[in-house]
Amino acid sequence: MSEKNKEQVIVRFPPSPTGYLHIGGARTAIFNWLFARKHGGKFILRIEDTDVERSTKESIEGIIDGLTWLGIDWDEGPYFQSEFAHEHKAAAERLLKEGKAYKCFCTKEELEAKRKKALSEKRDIKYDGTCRRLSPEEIAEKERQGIPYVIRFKVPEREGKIGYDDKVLGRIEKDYSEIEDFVIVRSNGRPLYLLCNVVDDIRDRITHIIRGQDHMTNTIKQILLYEALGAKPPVFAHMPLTLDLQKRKISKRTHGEVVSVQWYRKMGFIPWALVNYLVLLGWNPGTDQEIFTKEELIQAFSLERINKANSIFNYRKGDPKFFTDPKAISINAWWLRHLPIEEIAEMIKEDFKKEGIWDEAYEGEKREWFLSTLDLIRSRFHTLRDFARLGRAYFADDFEIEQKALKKNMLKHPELKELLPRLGEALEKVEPWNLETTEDAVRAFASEAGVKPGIIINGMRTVITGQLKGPGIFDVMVAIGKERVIRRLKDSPRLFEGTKP
RNA sequence: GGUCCCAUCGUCUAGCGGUCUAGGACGUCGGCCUCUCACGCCGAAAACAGGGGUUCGAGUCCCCUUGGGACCGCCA
Repeated sequence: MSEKNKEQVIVRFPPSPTGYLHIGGARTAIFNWLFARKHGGKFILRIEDTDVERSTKESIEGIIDGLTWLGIDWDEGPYFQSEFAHEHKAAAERLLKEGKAYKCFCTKEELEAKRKKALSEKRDIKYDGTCRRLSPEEIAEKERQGIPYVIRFKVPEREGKIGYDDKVLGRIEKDYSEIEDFVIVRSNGRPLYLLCNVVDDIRDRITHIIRGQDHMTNTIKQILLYEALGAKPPVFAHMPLTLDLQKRKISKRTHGEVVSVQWYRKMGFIPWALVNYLVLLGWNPGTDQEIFTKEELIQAFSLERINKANSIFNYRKGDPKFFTDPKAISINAWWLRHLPIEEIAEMIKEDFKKEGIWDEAYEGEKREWFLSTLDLIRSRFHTLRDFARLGRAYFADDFEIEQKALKKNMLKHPELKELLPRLGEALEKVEPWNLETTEDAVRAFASEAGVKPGIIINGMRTVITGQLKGPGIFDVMVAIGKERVIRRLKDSPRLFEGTKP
């Protein structure tokens, strides 16, 4: 910030721990985090666990784990809203004492009936203020009878409108007369989100609230609370929502794992690639740049460039080719082939162990070979998982032979049953084993045998890697090594077994 | 139903009155490269929701219609 005495930026991410971190929540966290980093401010993680019935420990761990994986770091917290219950209660008491709130003895049943009636009469479903007009005597009487009550905020009786300037949406205003006296404390004495949230934000000195547009209608009420509690409201920025192709809010319940951050980890996403994709949903830098390093993104970010319109998470359930939004995959694939190969190696280590193909030597004497092999095969992969699956033949001998490859490159050319083992023998003489010598040997063999090199090469690829596609065959031969190549070639006739010659 | 928000290619978006015969990206299709596939490169199809204004001039400003979304809980 340019001015010295400008207040420090403090933002927060306040998830309620009732499920796993989903990509919409992660996106909110990312925007807040970027804003804090951009302005040298603070990013606070605050777990809003006041809904005791639905909050779980696993969820809290999942959220923390997800953010950590994404590389979203916070400067304070995690704080737990439940630990500040006394402050929330004190605030409610204070409002009550100052006449800015009142006890409401209406029962849930009465209110429900009124709501239904209002709906059928096509009127606004607003609290009618019955208890606001209670006399002190009536209140005392009801209290004496022990009738349970909630505490409602008393919306000031003022003419005109109250409003605020939303950093994304612009000026938002609402008529005082249209705001209902909302509940701030339950009949069991526990304060509600609207109040807790404001009390916490005041205590944490939050300067900017960046959240989803689904909170927009709460904002006016919260500003009223700030005013009643004698605090200056923060700056608000309401980000567009992320919807599915049917324009419904994305949720784990209807969309499954594809909306959970953890799942992307499981599917082999590079954490930063997911951040990169998510930030582009509803924001752009005003230039054509779409791929950002962390530093570039922090530099480029601004609230002003957040979009007003909701964006769609382009995911088709059951699409065989795209297991999530194609753009997310393409960004992941981009990072997969541009990140330093050492970083990729680090990221796939666990998966290699899980797949039983990890070798400690990959961090020792085979490191150079390991890195160059990863580098060789990365360009056609989309996720980190692909290395241990599609790339298995480079690291182990027990790899699958793709049926398609077998049919197209082997069975169609029965002569390969005899040629490939012979080629294997011929290759034994090749020394040294490099790009030139292997190519010379293979081409010479093909021309001697009177077969097009392509047929030999594609057959080799099938036998050596099990796949239809892959890097140039001579690169493959060098990467896999003389001994293994020859063994696989000699062993190839078995692939013809059970088929007609 | 009420209140509020929103509206450019299939999707993410650029566009802040003339430079828009509307640009980029993903995806799709075609081509080059080539031992295959990918990468890379080249190219194509693909959008201003509709109608009124304002203006010399509107994707850009205003209004209406339509469409979509959010909220309307003693959930957060």
